[in-house]
Amino acid sequence: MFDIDLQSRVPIYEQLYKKTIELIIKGVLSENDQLPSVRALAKELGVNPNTVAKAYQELERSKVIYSLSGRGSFISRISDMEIKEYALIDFDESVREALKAGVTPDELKNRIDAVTEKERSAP
Amino acid sequence: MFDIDLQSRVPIYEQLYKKTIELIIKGVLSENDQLPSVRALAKELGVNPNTVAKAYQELERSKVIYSLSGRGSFISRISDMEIKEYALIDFDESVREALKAGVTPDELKNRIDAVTEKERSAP
Amino acid sequence: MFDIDLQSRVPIYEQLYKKTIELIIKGVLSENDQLPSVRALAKELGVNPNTVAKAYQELERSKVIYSLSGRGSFISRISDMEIKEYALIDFDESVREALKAGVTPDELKNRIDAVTEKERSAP
Amino acid sequence: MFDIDLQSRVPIYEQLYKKTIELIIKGVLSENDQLPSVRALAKELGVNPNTVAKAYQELERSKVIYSLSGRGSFISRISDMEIKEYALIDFDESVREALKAGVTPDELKNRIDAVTEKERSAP
DNA sequence: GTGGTCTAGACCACG
DNA sequence: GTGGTCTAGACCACG
Repeated sequence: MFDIDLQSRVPIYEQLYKKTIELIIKGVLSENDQLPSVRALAKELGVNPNTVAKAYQELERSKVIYSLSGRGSFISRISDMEIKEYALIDFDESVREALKAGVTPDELKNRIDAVTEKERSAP
Repeated sequence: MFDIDLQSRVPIYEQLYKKTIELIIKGVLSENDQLPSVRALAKELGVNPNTVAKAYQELERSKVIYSLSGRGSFISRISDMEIKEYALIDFDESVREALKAGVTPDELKNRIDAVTEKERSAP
Repeated sequence: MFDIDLQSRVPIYEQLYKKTIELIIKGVLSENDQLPSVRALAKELGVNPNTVAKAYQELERSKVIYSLSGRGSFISRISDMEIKEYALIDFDESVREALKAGVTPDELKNRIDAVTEKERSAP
Repeated sequence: MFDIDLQSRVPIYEQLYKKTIELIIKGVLSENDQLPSVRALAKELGVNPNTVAKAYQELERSKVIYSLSGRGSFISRISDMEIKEYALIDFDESVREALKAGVTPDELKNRIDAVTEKERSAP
């Protein structure tokens, strides 16, 4: 479920952070669902417990999860818009870069369709 | 010209790398233009020559610039298509991220129009 | 193991790069074997950690090794063909040079037999 | 005639050195032929006179050329074997590397034919 | 502990 | 003057 890439240059804790949000969006994780414990997940993934703990802390800071002391971590109620905001900040930036590079808005729109198509067939 | 953000978590050499490509895109730097020498740019930016040298080496490896020994570094001939490719790689990635976050392709297209509009008025 | 020649005009980081590939070819280093840490190898060789780091970065860029953040650097899976390719690029170049120098293909072939014979007796 | 590649990482003086020997082998330059003056060649190639001078010095040190003070530089009588020796030292080394990489002598011989063929069609 | 980035500076080959 | 290599060391993020 939380498959991560240890060889990636993206920090593991960041991958876990994004993966969790992705699982919520996909409906795999829902409001009030309990997350695996730090130690359990760390063991399963073969990573340092501190790394998992850091991801959970970041998720809690962003109000994506909440934790009850001694009981564990749970998915918060989170509006879709909040999640989307994150992705869109990066998106806007990449649009700006592409416009600067001389790509036209229409080319970008075609590109969206191409990527959407590709993701649908091989997600 | 090569304004960089020393506070950023993005490595200075990487900022210089991207900045150079951006300057080419904007037409500020053209084919065969000479870049400032490693030492001159380092002094101007207040960073270590090694840091600038690293950026130049990466740019040369990517064929964005070439250097003539003992003479300096110069902008290579880069096709517009190659320049666009640079920008589109980032764009595609951000599209993928947005789709994962549950943003629909149509929302992204609207977003492109919004950003385009904003850039046109305040570039 | 990683014996290098500090007097050589060949940069140390390049010697380390080639040496690593040579150790893989000889079977001394195999897939997933861990390399000594940057600091440990630097100390052992009496060179600066930055120099070793540069060699490792080049090796990683060439996919000869991979690194797991916070854990260290490891030998990638490289096919025998890939290893041979490395050696043959140099070989082709030396053949071209020899042809330019007026050596005939037959002379080169005889030379191969001579070297092979010599290596067999004193490897 | 002395076409060189300014962008190459091979020093210009070394390219000139090799080029001169190549021209002798091809018969373009023969015993007692006069070489262009340092200044003339430097101007023609658009390089620093010091660079040409260095190449000539190296050629003289290797007895490939001789110079008469005030008159210029001339091609020496040089045996083919002397020239070949240079190339063969590199060749032997590359053969050793290839053997270490597990390439068989027969594969190397086939490779020689392939390179010879390619050079013949596009030198 | 591990690699990544950076500084301040030196020395060198090449031109 | 120009870039390439290297040292000696610091600080940092990640794990």
